[in-house]
Amino acid sequence: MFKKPYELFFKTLANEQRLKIINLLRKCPKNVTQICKELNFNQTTVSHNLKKLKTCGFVFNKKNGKERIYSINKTTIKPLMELIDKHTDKFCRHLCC
Amino acid sequence: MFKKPYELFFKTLANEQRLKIINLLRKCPKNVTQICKELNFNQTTVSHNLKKLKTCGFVFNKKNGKERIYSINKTTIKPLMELIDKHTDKFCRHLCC
DNA sequence: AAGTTATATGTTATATTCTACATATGTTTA
DNA sequence: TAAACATATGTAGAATATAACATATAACTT
Repeated sequence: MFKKPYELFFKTLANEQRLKIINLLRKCPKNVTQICKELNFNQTTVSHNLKKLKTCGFVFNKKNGKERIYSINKTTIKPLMELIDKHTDKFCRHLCC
Repeated sequence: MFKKPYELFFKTLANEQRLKIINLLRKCPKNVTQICKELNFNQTTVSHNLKKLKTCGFVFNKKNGKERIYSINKTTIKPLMELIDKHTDKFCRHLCC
């Protein structure tokens, strides 16, 4: 009935900058400017990437005056990353550098 | 110490043809020719894609005479897909078509 | 209201990935 | 050993994604 958008999800996760944003937000919520500064990324790229992450439900945001606070969707991201970590340990030691 | 290859994993999963191969192999192991025929893909593309999936440990293969039987890594793929399904249901109804 | 700060969006050159062609390698069969 | 079959690999044009520039929008400050 419903086609599941696996490809969109994985494409969205398959980007170094977005992965770094995800990793940063796992610690605590931050606004766009903070994300830019801490990762040394430019603002337009970060906004574009946050939009993609939001479309996929990997991050949420809320308004606070003129700033937007972005937070991670822990329900999905935590077990997802743990699963990948377990997979790497068990099947992909050869890929570690 | 070890950098985890998240980006490589997600890039490898972020491809329609590879997702279809994964989906096919979830049912049962198959050789390259069977995969090509059932999905109507050309052989060189399938071999290239199987190689990428194998590098990431998402599929395994074994020799049987001149053919190679590919099978899915259920340990990772099953919970991964279930996680994505749960995520879609809960956070991404809007993405369903 | 004008200026400033914070974030979002449209667009495009560049970089990356995909797909298929050509061909190589390996295995079985006649 | 030659032919046939099964799969893998090198490569390049086509397709797609990325990142940054220019600019728009929105909210706060004076």
